Amino acid sequence: MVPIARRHHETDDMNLKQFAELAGVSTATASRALSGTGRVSEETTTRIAALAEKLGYQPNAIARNLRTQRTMTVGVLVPMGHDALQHLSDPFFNTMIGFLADALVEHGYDLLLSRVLPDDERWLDRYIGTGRVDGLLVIGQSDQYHVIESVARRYRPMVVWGGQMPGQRHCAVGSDNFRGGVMAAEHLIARGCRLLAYAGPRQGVEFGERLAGVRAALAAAGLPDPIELPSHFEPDAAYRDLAAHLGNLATMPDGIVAGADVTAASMLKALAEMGCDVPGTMRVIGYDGLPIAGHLVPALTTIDQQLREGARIMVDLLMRRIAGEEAASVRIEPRLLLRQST
Amino acid sequence: MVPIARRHHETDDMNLKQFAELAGVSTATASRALSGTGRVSEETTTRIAALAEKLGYQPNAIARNLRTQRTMTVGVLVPMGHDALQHLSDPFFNTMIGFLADALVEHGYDLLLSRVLPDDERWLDRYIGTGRVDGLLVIGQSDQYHVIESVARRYRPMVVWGGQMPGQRHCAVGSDNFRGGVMAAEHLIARGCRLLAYAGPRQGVEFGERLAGVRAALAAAGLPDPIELPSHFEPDAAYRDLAAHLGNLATMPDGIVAGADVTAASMLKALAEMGCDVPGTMRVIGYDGLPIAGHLVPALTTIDQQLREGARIMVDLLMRRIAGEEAASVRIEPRLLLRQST
DNA sequence: CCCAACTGCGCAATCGTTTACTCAGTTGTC
DNA sequence: GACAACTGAGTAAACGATTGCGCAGTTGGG
Repeated sequence: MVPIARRHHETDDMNLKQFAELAGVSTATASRALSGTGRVSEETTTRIAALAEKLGYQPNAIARNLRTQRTMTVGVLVPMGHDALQHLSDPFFNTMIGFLADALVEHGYDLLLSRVLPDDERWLDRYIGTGRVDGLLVIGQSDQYHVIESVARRYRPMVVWGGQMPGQRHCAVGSDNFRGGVMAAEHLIARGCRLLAYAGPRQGVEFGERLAGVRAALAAAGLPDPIELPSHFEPDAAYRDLAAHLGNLATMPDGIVAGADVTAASMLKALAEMGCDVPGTMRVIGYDGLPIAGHLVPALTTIDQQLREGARIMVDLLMRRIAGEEAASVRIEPRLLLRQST
Repeated sequence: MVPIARRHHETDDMNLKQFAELAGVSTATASRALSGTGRVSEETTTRIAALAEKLGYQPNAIARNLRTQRTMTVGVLVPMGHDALQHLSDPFFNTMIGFLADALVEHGYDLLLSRVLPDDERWLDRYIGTGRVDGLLVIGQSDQYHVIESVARRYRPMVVWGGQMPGQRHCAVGSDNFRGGVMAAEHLIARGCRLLAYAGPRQGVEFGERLAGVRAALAAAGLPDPIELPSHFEPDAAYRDLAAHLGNLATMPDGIVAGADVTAASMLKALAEMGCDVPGTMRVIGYDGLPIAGHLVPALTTIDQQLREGARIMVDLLMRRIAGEEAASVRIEPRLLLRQST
């Protein structure tokens, strides 16, 4: 039979059979010696290991994956409407992905960033169906809550960054957004603010809860509802939104809760260009606790979601679920990260 | 034979054989119908496609990969000393990875972020040897130049973000760092600066070339060499470095070239806390052109490396190399991105 | 001395696809 | 009417590993 089209490039095209032959043992023994599993004599093991090192032989991962039915790879998805991957440049996702990568690596797993277009109801099924990953980490429920929920019924090894609704089936890790909203508002009130604004995107459960928290804290303090300054997610658009809002306001607030640190950054920029002093005339608090927030001018006070810790928890839960154990959702306590903008 | 350990979780555990049986055809025909390759009648093709949709059957990607010897996956590596993945939270890498993901997705490739510890000379060989990826994108040559160079001799499908040295074997895409340094310095000089400082990390070829460019431009203008303010890469450490430097300076410069936008951000913060007005008393220019730089206060003037474009080029070159064609290095022309900090 | 237990290793099945080759039936051409 | 060309579909051999089971040789206990 004529050889079929082969890999185009190879550093060393040796397979286990050839290697075993060179080593003078069977493929079974070679495999066991290299993986350190099964009964192989000490001597044979070291001899084979040395030969592998010398020849630069490494077992093919794909074949191993097929046989063992494990890929040691975890998929990371960011389901955000049509242009999902565009948003990978968003600092929040970036940061999250970085932290997840750190945590996954510690468990020996790789991280696969894939194309997913939430165009129909079955995008998640299609992604899982190909069997390329051992588990799934989803960053944000976005508007795909019901899809995630329905998949979670049959597919266990999945952990989602996001909120927990009553009766929710899928495993989620996320900060208590309502509580965070309360904390942000309370902080501004304690600083003497009497009229707050909430700036941020409208879509997404998280943002709704944060706003609700702000509202609740204001009500509890006997203060008026917040002015709402809706904005896009994408920084440039958000900046334009916010600058326009600020120009149109009848009465200026004396404190602003931003739905996210990136929104707060856009807000700081718009305020600076209006000549509005922060925190003198206006106090601004963000939400997320991204590392970069500490490097804005003025350094941003923010509600810290403890993303690094959150990523670690997500991965831990996922490992448990991959192992077949149960693992319940975890709610992270938000913390006030006090800096100069308030 | 007792079934061996199987995948723990499966949404639908059907294989081609079972599916074909249900469809009343051979596995060959089913496979061909689903992949749209080979001679299958129009009628059979649509019938099988419909059945697959109905049953939610999808061919196993791992098996396909093994058979076709292609994974449709590209590895992305960031070789940076021991704590490689720690640096994934760095805005530069984040941004780059986001852009690369965008570009790869357009070609139908996935992106694999993996553990690589450049602990010995063979880390790259080991990574390639397992055959999990069709190609490799390396972000930054760092101190692994010779390793990359030696691997490039045998392994073709690899493209590196970084500089081009004379006689270099591996394919690199990167901006002309010397030229960028010249541009940055010339801009500050045109703005009236007479004593410049260069702030940035010491390691890395890129930074050395940028500094050399600054030096050359100053020399050409008959101005003194730049004051050097070395700093760490990591933002918090960089901030401390720079604040300390500024406190110790005998004579203050009137313009600063930062080796990277993140360094410029730290610098802006340190200057703001000294009460130094930018751009009034001190002009600051960054390097990279990260989206976030436009959202600093004041918005950062910077040398734009055109990372989005660069990522697209890297992926294009890689696709060509995967296809077995030749593809030479590309040098990107840096551009001045004029904003408020100068 | 016998039988069981253990050790070290090899045989061959298996994971789930793709695809070269084969083959029967149909059509077209001289 | 013979023969070539084409169509549509099936058979079975890969791809490169892991691993259940079997087997020969050794050890040990009763």
